[in-house]
Amino acid sequence: MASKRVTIQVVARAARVHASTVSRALSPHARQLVTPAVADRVRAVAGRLGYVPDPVAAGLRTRRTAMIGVLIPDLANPVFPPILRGIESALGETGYTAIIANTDNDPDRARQALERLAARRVDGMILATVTHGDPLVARCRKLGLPVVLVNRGGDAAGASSVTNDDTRGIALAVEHLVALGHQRIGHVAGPRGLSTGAARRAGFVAALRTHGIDAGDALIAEAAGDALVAEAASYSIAAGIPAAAVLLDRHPGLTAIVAANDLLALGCYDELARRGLACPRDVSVTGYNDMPFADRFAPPLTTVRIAHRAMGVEVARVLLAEIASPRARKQHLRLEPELVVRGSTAPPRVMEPR
Amino acid sequence: MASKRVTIQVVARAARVHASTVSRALSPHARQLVTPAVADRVRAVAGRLGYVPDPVAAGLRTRRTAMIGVLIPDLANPVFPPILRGIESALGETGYTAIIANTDNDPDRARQALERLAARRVDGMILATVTHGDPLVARCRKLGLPVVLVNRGGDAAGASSVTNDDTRGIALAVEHLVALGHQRIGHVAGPRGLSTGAARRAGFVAALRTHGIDAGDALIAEAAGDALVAEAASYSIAAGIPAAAVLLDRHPGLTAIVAANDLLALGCYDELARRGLACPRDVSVTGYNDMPFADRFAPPLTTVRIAHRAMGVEVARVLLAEIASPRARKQHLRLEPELVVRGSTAPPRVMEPR
DNA sequence: TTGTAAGCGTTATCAT
DNA sequence: ATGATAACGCTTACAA
Repeated sequence: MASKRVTIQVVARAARVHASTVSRALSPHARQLVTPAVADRVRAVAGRLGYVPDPVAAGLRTRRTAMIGVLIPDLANPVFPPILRGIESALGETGYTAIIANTDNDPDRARQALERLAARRVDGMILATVTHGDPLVARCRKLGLPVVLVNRGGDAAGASSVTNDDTRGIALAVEHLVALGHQRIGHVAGPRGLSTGAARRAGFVAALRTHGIDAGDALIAEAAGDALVAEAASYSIAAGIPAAAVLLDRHPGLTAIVAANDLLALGCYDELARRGLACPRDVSVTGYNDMPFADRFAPPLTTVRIAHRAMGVEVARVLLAEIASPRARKQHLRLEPELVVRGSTAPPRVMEPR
Repeated sequence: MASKRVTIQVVARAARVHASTVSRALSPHARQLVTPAVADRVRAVAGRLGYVPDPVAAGLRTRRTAMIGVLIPDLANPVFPPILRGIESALGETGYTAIIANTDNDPDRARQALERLAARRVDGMILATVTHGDPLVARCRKLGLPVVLVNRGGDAAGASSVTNDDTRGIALAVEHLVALGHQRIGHVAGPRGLSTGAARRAGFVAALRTHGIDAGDALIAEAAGDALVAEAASYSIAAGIPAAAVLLDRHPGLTAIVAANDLLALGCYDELARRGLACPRDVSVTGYNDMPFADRFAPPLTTVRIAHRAMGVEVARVLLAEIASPRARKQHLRLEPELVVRGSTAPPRVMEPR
């Protein structure tokens, strides 16, 4: 009862042509090589029989699988799902399928995942995990695997990338705070090893300078680095807490903190609460990403919104373009971020005489 | 310079054996068919040459791809990432790879994704999307594709499932509220078409009865159904708002709402706020899922925690078992939920004389 | 225990 | 324009 599998051979027999003709008739690429009448007949027969092309067999022959590997550092970080949806949506239209792998921020797992995906012959890779000097990009190149970076830019070397304009985004946050009247502003930076961490940090310093505030390094606390954090160096709430603590210890007069991402901002919330400080009354806090539910936090988080979905769409497009013409010049798309003002920022408290 | 691809043939020549021997030596399954000495030699050579098996070729031959398809209704719902991580973690150990597809709660997209994955010859499917009477399960069976349901149980027909004990979970929430002194408790139910919606609704009624409270249907408002909601029937904040509104309109004396999931609870928050009612002072609210960041909401959400990651691990195990022995009896794992008390529940406000 | 050979379903190259 | 044929890399009866 289990009906025989409908292969190209079966269709060929039913349509009274040779298998190769069926292949041609069904391939958008080679359809022009076949008489329209025959092509139509074949396609009709294929449809009637319910023929479904076998990507595995085709892949073996062509070395192309129509699969794209996607490396995500942490699926639980709400930033990534929208990116993935963008990717899927852009890929879906073209018949490509995304294979998503979580790396849990672990370079070994990332490496391993990459090898697995490469073994499965993905046609290209999208990396959302890249750290500074990451070997993954080099590995992809060595494997001859087209690769595009998203969200984090890496060293911009060798691979195209789709990111947001971190400098601009941080500038938006700083401008907002300055406009509110803040002068003593600190920064909880992301890991130096991540392009976003480095870029936002630099953007922060530059923005302060623009406004005539010279922070020096003193007003920056890293969320990573042995000196400050026992946790793994990462964009996480846990890493944000001690960083905020350092900042507040060093600078009791601080009235605002620009966090390098939303999770770090939540860490700031926690540390402020621990010290009995109210946000935004005592200290304003800004985040970065505008992750889902950021508007639900207490207080709702003022943050910099990234067009996550658009980033996903673009990265997929760039990758597909690169697969189509591997020799093309590398592109570096940079999307404009946008400030979203909510409840975590307010004018600084009037300075009390001590 | 591009080094020749290392195939099984290359290894065979280098090891001075036949390709089939290499295949056997490298296959954990058939290694015993080959002399240990030869096996070791082959493995050594393979390692030295950097041989990487080609799953595409193997898949063509064996009709197994070591890939598992996973259908997720909405990746942006924070409930699913932990499930996925559980799945990946359990699969990873066994060499299987998960292919995740988002369906955006769209049956057509789900159907389409399933066909695509089936065409790619996945060895099995995990469905987190199943609705009541869903054709997907039947389709899998017809395709001869092992399938296991997770999170939502479907009709329990035909497919194994890994879910949480909805009845118990809702009972926990109700018990908690009753213990606080609540008597007039409403329920914002999930879509009837989803097993969780139906089960939690039934659980709610049963729990009330246990405590001697007879709700009748009157105290239940659905988050779906034409009568109440203009939005798509779904577990979403938007769907929760009008449902809460109905409940509050009908029963001004209500002191607590049990929402069928956390997003619906957020919808309740919104509607309460709109009416100038404070949570939990005026109305207590409970959620379901304990999604990430539920502790960050204002107020922090009292909810029923599901072991999401464990569900992922289990569903993967069950599926692998089913792939190994397709004739085995269907299993229905039900994990114990746990109540997490936070700030959205409190004793009911003392009744004011009117 | 190992070698032989066929075949998984497709596509690319060649010949007609 | 279509047909024949080989090959992609691997596994598995079957033979030796």
